[in-house]
Amino acid sequence: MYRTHTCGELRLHHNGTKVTLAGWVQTVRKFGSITFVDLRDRYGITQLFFSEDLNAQLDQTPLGREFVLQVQGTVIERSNKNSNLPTGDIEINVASFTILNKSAVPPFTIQDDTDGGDDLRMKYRYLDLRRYAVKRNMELRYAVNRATRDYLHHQGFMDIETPFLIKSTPEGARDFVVPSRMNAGQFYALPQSPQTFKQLLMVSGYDRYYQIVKCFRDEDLRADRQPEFTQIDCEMAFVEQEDILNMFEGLVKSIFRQVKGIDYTDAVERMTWEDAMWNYGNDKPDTRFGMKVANLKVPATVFADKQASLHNSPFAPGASTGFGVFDNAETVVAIAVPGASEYTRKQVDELTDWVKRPQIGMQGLVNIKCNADGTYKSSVDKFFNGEQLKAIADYAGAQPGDLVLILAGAEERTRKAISELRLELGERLGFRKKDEFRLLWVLDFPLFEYSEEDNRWVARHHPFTSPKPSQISEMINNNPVIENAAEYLKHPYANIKANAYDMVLNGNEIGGGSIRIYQRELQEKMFAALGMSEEEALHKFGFLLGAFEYGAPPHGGIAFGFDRLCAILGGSESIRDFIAFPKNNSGRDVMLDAPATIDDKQLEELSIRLSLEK
RNA sequence: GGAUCGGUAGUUCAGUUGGUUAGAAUGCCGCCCUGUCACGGCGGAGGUCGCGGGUUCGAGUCCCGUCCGGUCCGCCA
Repeated sequence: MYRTHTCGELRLHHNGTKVTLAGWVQTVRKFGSITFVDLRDRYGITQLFFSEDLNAQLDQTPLGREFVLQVQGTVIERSNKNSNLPTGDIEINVASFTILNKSAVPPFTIQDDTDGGDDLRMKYRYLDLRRYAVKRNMELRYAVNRATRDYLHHQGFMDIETPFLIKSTPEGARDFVVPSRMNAGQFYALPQSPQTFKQLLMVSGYDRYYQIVKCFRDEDLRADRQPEFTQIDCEMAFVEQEDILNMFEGLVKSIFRQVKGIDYTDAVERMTWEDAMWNYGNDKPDTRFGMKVANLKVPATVFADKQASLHNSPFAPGASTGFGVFDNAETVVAIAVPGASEYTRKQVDELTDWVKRPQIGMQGLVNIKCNADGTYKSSVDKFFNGEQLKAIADYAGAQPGDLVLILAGAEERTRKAISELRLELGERLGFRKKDEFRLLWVLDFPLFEYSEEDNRWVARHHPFTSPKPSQISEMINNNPVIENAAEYLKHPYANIKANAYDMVLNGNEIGGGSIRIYQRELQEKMFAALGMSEEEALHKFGFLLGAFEYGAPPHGGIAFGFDRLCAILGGSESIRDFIAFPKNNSGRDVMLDAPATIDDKQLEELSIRLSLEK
């Protein structure tokens, strides 16, 4: 027997017990003829005491960091206890020991505050995973997995595996493809999600399906995006949007309770997409803090339902302010930063530079300082008197002591910029607390977006999403073809809202789904709107259209980004910390050094000739 | 496809205006140490300054290119 106990479980009440432990040498502390060793395994650290008697043997077979060591000995009470360790009241008085395996000197220290950089840790990920800091993340991931399965199982969901080797469809992200040896010149694609399979399962009558499943997208990466990632993929039949929202806020609340011990009793806030964009400039707003966007000026072509509210703006639509930057801009938006009126020139200049960075792309930043004494000081004093500044500040909801920041420019870019600025200041002011969790449903997304690049409609969510029931006839009765880009905002399709919903947690999209189309006629209309000919639609999705002929039930579902959810619950920005063997920014596995070339024989078997120059 | 930051000892980093033999901490090796737990003390080894080219009397430092890594924009139905 290699061990009788783990390195995490022995306590004072084991005093006197003869034990055998096995683990890795964390540190060796030698004091002349006695030696202390911290022995580590997955469960904890136990101190070993090597008395004078073992001195000669230790000199002959010295212990190094990360040696795999087995010891026999007796649990004894420590004379100097260590309150930092759960096992700190005891130590093992070692009687004999065996080195099960030696170790090279590790390239970085196996400690929570390791000295190793990211790159090195990824190269030696098997060592990095020994660190408790990483192990805790793996444990959290497993806890989320278990909580998910518990909840869905109790709700009658069935885990059904779907294939990984499927067919490429150009709609959506780029596919990873796999050549077929037996079918020369043909390729499988790896699924971007099991979308069509779960819909077919609904047709088959498995009315509550789920899967915690790998998905693959061949797109550029980010700290929160990996080429292979895991989704909690769910689908239900005989449901409306309301049923889905209730079922899956239940899931997330259940995960909160089971994993974090948080009772999220509040109703999950719901917000339309239009409200989210109007008030936060963002379709996944962080609702942990306010600083809502004030819309001073907005073009007449967008936010149809909001235009009336612009009459309250100090900038009446069409009127001139005398300040060219505002008059010439499509959109002028502002936020009031609480307590920031004391910002120095340097701090304001720094914020100006921040919005001028290419990633934000603004020309400048206008500010109004709302002094505590009720006066106003602005970077555009030349163009506005005190009364006008007060009107703007009031419209932005500013209090004395606040700083109003104003951006002006093209609608889309400016709205995105004010959103980024809001998040950045929220971060700097400490409003985005890692241990505070705010859930939000964003509803009523547009069904279509116009793609100038392809001069056609594209599905904002995916082509299986149904429109709001009241708008189905509007969709079926209109010709989707658009002649030129300028017309698209006026086309009836621009106003069709999807029966779709995103779940947002602290400003991160953690899940998204929709009620699906289940009638063939509507699905065909959707494909046509996306520029697919009938033949093309049949070739790509004939199996789905066929299935809809045989009694497809009304259905809908949702998919959660499992890695991202774990990262947020773990208080991290990066999902890599929550994946055992992640890929780097370039999609490489630096440990395996993958991807890699394959040899000519393999290429020949696959009937593939490379066009690369060597 | 683009922006930006970084690459110097095993590791994490410093290195001023271009100027003597490129430093610190930690790790590693050796000696000492009977209660440490970030043990301590003394000593030692350890460098193609990512790579290539250029400017210069002289380059870790300046310029050009390139490779690698981080973050972001585009992209991600």
